Amino acid sequence: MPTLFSQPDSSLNSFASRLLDWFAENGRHDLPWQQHQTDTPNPYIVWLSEVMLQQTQVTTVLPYFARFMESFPTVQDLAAAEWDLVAEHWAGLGYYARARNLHKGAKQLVEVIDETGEFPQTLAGWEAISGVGPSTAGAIMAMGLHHYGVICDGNVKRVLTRWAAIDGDITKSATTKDLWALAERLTPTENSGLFAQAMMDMGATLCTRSKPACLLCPLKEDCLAHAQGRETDYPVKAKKQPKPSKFSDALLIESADSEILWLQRPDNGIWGGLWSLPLQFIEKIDVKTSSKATGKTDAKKPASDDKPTNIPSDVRSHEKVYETEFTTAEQIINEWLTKNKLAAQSVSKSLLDDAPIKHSLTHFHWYLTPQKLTVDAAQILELNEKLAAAEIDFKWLTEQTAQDSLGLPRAMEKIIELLQ
DNA sequence: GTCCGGGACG
DNA sequence: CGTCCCGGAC
Repeated sequence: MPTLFSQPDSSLNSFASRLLDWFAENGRHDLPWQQHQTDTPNPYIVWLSEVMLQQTQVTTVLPYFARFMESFPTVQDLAAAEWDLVAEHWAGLGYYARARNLHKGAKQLVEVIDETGEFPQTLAGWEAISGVGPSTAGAIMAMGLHHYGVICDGNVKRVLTRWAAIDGDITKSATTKDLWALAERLTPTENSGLFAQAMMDMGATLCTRSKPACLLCPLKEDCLAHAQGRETDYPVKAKKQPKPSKFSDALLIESADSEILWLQRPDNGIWGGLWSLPLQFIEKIDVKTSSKATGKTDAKKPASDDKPTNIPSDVRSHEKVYETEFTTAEQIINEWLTKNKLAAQSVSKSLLDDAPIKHSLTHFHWYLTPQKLTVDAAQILELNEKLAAAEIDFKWLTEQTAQDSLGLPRAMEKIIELLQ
């Protein structure tokens, strides 16, 4: 029977003990969510930390984790909390769907506990919790319950593609399947939690993306990438598309007593569930068709026609495309501004002409220009009525109060910082 | 400045 | 398979 793996059985069989020996001697054992030194691990701690660590580095997570544990020491506390409080705790960590799923997941977990008296005890039970996928579920099984569990996250994939010289694109499902099979083959039935922690620690501290410390690695003897001096050729990944640029005005609609209008964003889409200034989309420019996609001058130029060609040209109007960039609340505000012939003043123009705030998201760059607009009491009343009628969540708060009490994305923090 | 990594979900 | 965010590496 041919082996599924590029490594011989002897290497596959000794992998775990070499890694565990290294971890015992040189690994990190002082992270606040580590549960391997206790006989009675706390699944809540592991679940919370794993969700936070899903796409964020340890050093970034540390202060957020501490604050969550202080405010929500148990899953019941988290489940009972108001969403806005959870959002405020998560603000700045990014990928806000994680926070919404975490909050939803806490409620689901409390339901399970109320029914069974304990946290889910199976892989399927954990995967049924919002925000918990295969790798997080495996991590919780292994480290949060000390049951058997396998992980195959980014760290593991980097270690394994190097060690076994796996040339497949790791974004493809076939390669993912191979990597999971290899991770399962290597994970020991006893101590799978220690093994999972060791793999993640090794990936994070030794087998790093750019300058792996191969001399210190317990797997260097049979690492196939190391043998060829090709460590940094792995993992193989398809090249990314260049990001298009988008431009928006961020409206500071201000009352006489310096209170500003803030809107809660819809759950789906960018910054879902967090609070933001009203944004007015200006233009978008595809970097592939524009040599310079930076600066205000370019923002005023018409965007290239990158819309699908199967749509009739009369429907492919400029207007149509850019209205889709507004939330409902922003459309209401935009219509109201137009009706009242109110024009915003660029705050940053004199101060910072060609450097409005730049914020990079997953698949586009966003250039934000703060625009100030003062409204009187009657106008505020009218605007409030329109927003309330559409069941929009909004608040009038000073910049300082907003910063202290709302979950704001980093881009909003940048704007406030700029104005101070 | 630009590039890059990263897990889950619809 | 596209969408979601930010910080750290370079």
